[in-house]
Amino acid sequence: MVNRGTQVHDTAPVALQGACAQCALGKLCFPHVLPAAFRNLFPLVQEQRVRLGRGEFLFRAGDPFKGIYAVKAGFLKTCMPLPDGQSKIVGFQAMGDALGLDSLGRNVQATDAIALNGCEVCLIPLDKFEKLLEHPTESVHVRQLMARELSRVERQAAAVGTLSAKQLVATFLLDMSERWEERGYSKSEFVLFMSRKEIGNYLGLTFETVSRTLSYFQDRKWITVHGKNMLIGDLAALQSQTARAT
Amino acid sequence: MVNRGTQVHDTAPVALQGACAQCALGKLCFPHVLPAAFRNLFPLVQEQRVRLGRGEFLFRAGDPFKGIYAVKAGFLKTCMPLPDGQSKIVGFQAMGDALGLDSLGRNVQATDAIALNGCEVCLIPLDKFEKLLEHPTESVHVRQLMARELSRVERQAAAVGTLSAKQLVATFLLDMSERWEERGYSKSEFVLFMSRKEIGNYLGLTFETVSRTLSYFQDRKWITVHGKNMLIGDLAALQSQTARAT
DNA sequence: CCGCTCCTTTGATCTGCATCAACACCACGC
DNA sequence: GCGTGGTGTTGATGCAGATCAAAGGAGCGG
Repeated sequence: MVNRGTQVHDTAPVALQGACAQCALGKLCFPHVLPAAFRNLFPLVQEQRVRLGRGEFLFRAGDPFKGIYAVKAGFLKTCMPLPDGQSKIVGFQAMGDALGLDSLGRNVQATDAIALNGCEVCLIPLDKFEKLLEHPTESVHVRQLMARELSRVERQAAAVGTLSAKQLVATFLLDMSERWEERGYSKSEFVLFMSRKEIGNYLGLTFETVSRTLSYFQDRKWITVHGKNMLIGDLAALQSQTARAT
Repeated sequence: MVNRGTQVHDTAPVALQGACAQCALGKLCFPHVLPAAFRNLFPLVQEQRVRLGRGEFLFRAGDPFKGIYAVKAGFLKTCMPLPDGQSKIVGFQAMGDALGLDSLGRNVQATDAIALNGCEVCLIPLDKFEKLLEHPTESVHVRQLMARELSRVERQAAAVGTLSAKQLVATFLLDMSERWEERGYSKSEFVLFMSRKEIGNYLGLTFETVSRTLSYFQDRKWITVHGKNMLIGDLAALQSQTARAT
């Protein structure tokens, strides 16, 4: 939407009141989660702020469902525990993303949510959220949100089951690129906020394969990686890797 | 194979009116989709009935979103088209399941929906569905439904990315078993309403591997398969295959 | 009934990725 | 500074499952 990181620190719109009005995120908060109307109705939700350090749990699968969380700063991952004690990452959340939608209307969390680095999260308690949902517009908005997340996960499931390692990694990079762009940053230069191991877990690959594939892309000058710093040099080439080779 | 097939043909509860009252499914209709209250409010939704033959499309990805569908009889699959023209099955729907939840609030369908055999589906048009959602109870119910579907797909995505062929097929069989049981049929003797190819596509395996794995299970007397007829002889053994071997 | 096509099974071979292994790098505390 | 543990890269090897191949069965239209 915007290519200027500065916008993130613009002052909030006048309509905002209470804690939200002070929030540096301003109207960028919950871009996909809540329309402006919400923040007028419940200006104080952000009083329930949570700070997490790297590796800390926001909640665990099986925990009582307390409400919907909005990521204010930092990054998290949501993990689905598997029968054998392993656990698989089903999504990464960044600023403006919501957590807990998959547990709405149930009383326990379906996944773990773990901070990838220092991060800050706002809780919208269940009772306030439900009040919000009495307003038809907001209710529709939340359903849209869930539907979008549902088809995102469907797409992810489809990809993991069928694509090759190169296709998966290329798709992943393009996805990250898009998400940074949505938040007003460069789509060709950004930091991967997760480790190779986590990327591998998410894509159903080992970290060695992820590393090798990144090297492969780098060898062809399509990207430049230094640790977690990513520079995409040839977006089109990556896109071409997305489709199955003939 | 039918535990209590008769239940399916029980008369509908007195509360039901209109077209729904005549419906053979009775209270089994939409067990997971709509509470009884709904059928009192909109007794006529079933007038929008659709009949499909094997292989026919109920809708296609990109079609305008017309409403939520309920499966009255028969089986369908929902497929996610992939960039390379292939398409991947993301779910199977049987009697009482809903279709279209992943497109709620958006104006186009996210997936294809295709009949696996002759089947009958009821359309709940969008405007009626939205009226329904004005009632808080129903609104909550629909969110629950979406949340459940969301975590089902998350679990599926997690499984496909990590489990071995044996684990995947075992999990799949247990899943089918459970779904038949939910509908009042035997959990140990049922019909696989999809082909090996479709199972493979769903699980991210080739049909040869699916076939081999079924033979493998049959060799150890855990199951007996004749074509699509499935008899589970040792549920516990299958369950043990679900976990990663040590 | 035949002929056709699609589905299924089973065998043989191939290959992409996992696995095992060694080492470099960086960040951390001491 | 030096160790130590987590993280990343790269190489060598092995295996699960894909691919190729062949043949029997089931369903269906004519």
